[in-house]
Order: sequence, then C-alpha cells, then structure tokens
Amino acid sequence: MKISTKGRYGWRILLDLALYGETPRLMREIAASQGISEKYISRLIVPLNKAGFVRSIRGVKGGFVLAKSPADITLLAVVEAMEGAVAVVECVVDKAFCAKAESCSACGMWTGLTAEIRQAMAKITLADLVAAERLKQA
Amino acid sequence: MKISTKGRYGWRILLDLALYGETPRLMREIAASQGISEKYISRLIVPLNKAGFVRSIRGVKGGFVLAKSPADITLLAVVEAMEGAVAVVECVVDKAFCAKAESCSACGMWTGLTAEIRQAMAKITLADLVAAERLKQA
DNA sequence: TGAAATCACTACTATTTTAGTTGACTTTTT
DNA sequence: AAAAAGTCAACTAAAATAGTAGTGATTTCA
Repeated sequence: MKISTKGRYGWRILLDLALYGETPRLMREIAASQGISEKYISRLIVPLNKAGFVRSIRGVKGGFVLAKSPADITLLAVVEAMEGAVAVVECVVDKAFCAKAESCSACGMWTGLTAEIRQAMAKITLADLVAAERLKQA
Repeated sequence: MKISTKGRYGWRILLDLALYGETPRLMREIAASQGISEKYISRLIVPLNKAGFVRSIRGVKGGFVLAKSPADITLLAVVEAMEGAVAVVECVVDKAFCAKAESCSACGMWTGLTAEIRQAMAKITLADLVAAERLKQA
C-alpha cells in the first residue's frame, strides 16, 4: 500500500519545476535540488514527458518546463504515469486475472475501495503542494 | 499501492471461517477450500491468531474458529495484522524516517491521504463480504 | 498412557519488484 | 562543427514478496 520512490520522485520533480518558474530548468539543476542523480532524473522524467506534464526543450539553452498548470496536475495522474494504474488488487485493472477462475464475491469490494482511493488522490493537485511549500517558506 | 497476497489470503481465510460455522475448522480444510498449501496457511494464520481474529483449538477435534463477529472485523484491521501499518509513505508511520532531513511540505498531504485510505478500509467489514457471498450463492 | 491429531515456530529458498547505474546515441543551438 | 542537452536500452544491486520444509509442542481419546 505504498507509493514507490518513482511516484514520489516524479511528484517532487514537478514541484521543483512549479516552484522554479518559466525558464527551462536543467536536469542537472533538478537533480542537485532534489538530491537525486542526474542520470536517474533523466529516466524518471521520460514518463512525465510522455504523459504531458512537462515539455522538454533541447539544445544549449534547453531544459524542462511544466506543460500544465499545477492546478491541473493531480497526484493520481502523476502516480499512474510513474507506476501504472492505481488499484488495490490486480484484477480491478485486468479482469482476465481473476474473472475466469471463479465469480469472486470480493471483486465489487476491491473495485469500490480502489475507486475511493483514486478519488482521494485525484483531489490532490500540485497547486496544493506549491501552496504548502510557499506557506512553509514564509 | 497493492494489497499483498498475504493481506488478501488473510481476508479469505476469515471469510472461509465465517461461512463455515461454529465447529472448529481444520487448516487442511481451509487450505483445500482456498487453494493454498496447508503449510502456508499455517504461517498466515499466526498473525490472525495473534490479532485475535481467530482462536485455535489444539488436539484431535481441534482447528480454528472465528473469535469475533464478522461485523467487528474490518478490512483495515486484517490488512494491518498481515502486512503492518497501512500508509502511502513510510514517514507517516515512522517520523524519524523523514522529519530530520527537512521539514517536508508534502508530509501533511501524505498523512491526510493515508487517513482517507485507512478510513475507507475501516468501513469495510467481513460481514459485508459474507453478505455478498451469500447473495451470490442464492 | 501413549499414539494420533492438530496447531506453532524457525530457518531457508526462489521469484519478483524496486531502485539505481552505465554508456552509447540523437537532437538542437550557437 | 562543437558543445550542450535530452533519449534510450541494457545491466546490476538490493529489498520485498511469496512460498517451502522440517521440527516441536499440545491436546484428545481409545
């Protein structure tokens, strides 16, 4: 029931970009500011890019910028981009996983719980975290 | 963000006992009915016993019986008995894990989300699952 | 009273997932 | 064309998960 470091790092990378501003931010800078190796950042940022949370700019004055408003980036979307679908059991995602063996009476329960968790995670946006961070610094 | 097989098996073992009735049920029978090896059941049942969900009876006519009413057994309690505390990040459980490095602005968010998930899991009882199972069989 | 039935405990192994590194490659800017 | 920057694939290490094996302890009842 944990969010992996991949998910948490993705979230922190986006926070870093949100706090930084408009100009492209170097991977090297993100790495230094978050205490993660540059190489690892370069791998973590791929799914964030593919999911449309960040935009990469190549070349000498390149780097990364946030591609969406923080208010439109939810924890659910980021975690799912980094780790795959959020679900308490696999069969909620992939019906073939359980449906054939038996008509499982617990399935509805897992589906409902998964929906509640996803909803709670969808309510949390990067803007909330930015606000918390700004408040803390003041 | 998954519940492990240990958690799910624990839940299924309790369902099995709840459906079975009053007389002690053998590990062998639980194992056969749930499709889990007898040896593995014997390990899984230890935390259920320690947490007071089941009571063991040794000797010739022994076995296991449910020690609580299904309505008093929540999914949260069972999963926590099997896997340890439910939390989206470790630092919610063990403050030493993060508190010293930095006054983390995300901490409140993780704590709040964890509380929501735990609450959702605490609402689900074994009685609900028993009802679903009985409905299905009818 | 002792043998059969039954649960209790510890140590070990295999598999899978998570976490992270390395290094070669492509694109863009100046 | 050279320097700066991102892209990608293959590999390794560590940790967590899942499951097995074997021995020990307790209880019942013929």
